[in-house]
Amino acid sequence: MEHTDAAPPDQATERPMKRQASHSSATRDGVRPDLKRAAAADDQGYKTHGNMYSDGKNKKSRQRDRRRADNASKIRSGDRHKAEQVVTAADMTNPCSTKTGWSGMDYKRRPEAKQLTQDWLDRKIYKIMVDDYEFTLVRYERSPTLLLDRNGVAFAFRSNIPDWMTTPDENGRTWLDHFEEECMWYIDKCGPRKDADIEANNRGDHWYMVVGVDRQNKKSPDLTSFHKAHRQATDELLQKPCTARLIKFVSTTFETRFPSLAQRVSDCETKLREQDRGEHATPLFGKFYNYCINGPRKGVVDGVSTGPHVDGKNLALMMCAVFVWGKFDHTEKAWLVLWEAKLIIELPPGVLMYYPSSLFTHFNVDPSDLKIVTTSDGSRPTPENSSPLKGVPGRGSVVFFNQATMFQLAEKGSSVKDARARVISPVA
DNA sequence: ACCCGAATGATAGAACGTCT
DNA sequence: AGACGTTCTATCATTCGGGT
Repeated sequence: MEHTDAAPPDQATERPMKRQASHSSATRDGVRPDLKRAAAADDQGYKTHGNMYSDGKNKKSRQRDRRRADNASKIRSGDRHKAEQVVTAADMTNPCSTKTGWSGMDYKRRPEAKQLTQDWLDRKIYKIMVDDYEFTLVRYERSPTLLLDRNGVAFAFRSNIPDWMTTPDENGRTWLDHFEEECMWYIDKCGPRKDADIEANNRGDHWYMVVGVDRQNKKSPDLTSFHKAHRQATDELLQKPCTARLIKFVSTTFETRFPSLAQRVSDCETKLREQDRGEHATPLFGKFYNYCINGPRKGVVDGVSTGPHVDGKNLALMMCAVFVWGKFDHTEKAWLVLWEAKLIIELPPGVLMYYPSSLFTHFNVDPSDLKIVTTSDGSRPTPENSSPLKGVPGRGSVVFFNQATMFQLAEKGSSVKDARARVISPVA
């Protein structure tokens, strides 16, 4: 219930810090919240970027921490990386969540689902959105973008592309090139997915996987079966420099832009530890429990382009983060639609997009479809010239997300089922 | 002809959300 | 509170493809 509050995501989850700063040094007034958070994170044993270096406690590491904190506060105040703000049709006071508020409303229950999927398959949807529904196009203009709902509530964020991703090294190759290689290495190492697994993915027919911890229909959190089946490859992937750097970047950006949502993840870990569930309490991907690579399938799907869907199992008032990699014409291909917000968002490789994926029907769409559909000779899109099954060649993505069941367990202390049983039978 | 492991298929079960 | 549908996991039997 408490999560269905008609409040901005950043406030809806705001709750008193469980742990009062117990050390006298931390009780001073005027301590920046970000520093307090860092201290709390340290107390909880997180492997934050900060304490990796501050273990040594030398002067340099302190300077590094301070610079990082200064940078974060400047970003927050708008002195650096100021975000352009876009007001949209979204309404966060009335989000498409389930009644309990934990997760998102299933795609199949959404009124337009059937027609939408059909129009997407027919490649008519772009024209419909632009011409009939007056969707807003959000082009990439090299600055960060903050998306506000109709009430001014921030509900999504698109980063700019940081220089370190695109600066060529001595061989003329960039971080983005190397990251792509790491993803392709992993896809190759794990091998092709079974047809049944591809079939089961309602997002598209590209290669995908989910690693990390979940509790879907399990009593206790555990690694996903894919993670267990490809443990070594996954361990190796997480050691790779570009993947490791992205995980840090995604998490620190999340903490900077959505501090109280990041805090809710930290609280989740703390509570799971208090419940003696320490084994899988720590998110393996910074502030995210799950990580997913979407990529091509050799000879079958050339690149990733997802059809209309909702990630309903994810925590409703939480962000998932999509990172786009690969090489394709991002001005014409694979823009991201947030249906209920009436947005079509350009996502070049290197940007990071945060949004609540359980609340918004989302999918990729090609602005170039406009040309196909409006050809004067009356030619129709055909499977030959426009099969969505082939996807967008050269495009891949990586998704960070948090599933509702982990937070149910942490915040209620048990599964929803057990919690109900306890409330209803106080007699015994 | 025989054996073994991998892939595939069938079935049961758990958890959650929804409806009555 | 109970029935039902959906989604995902676990388990076991069967089939398939090599290899000896």
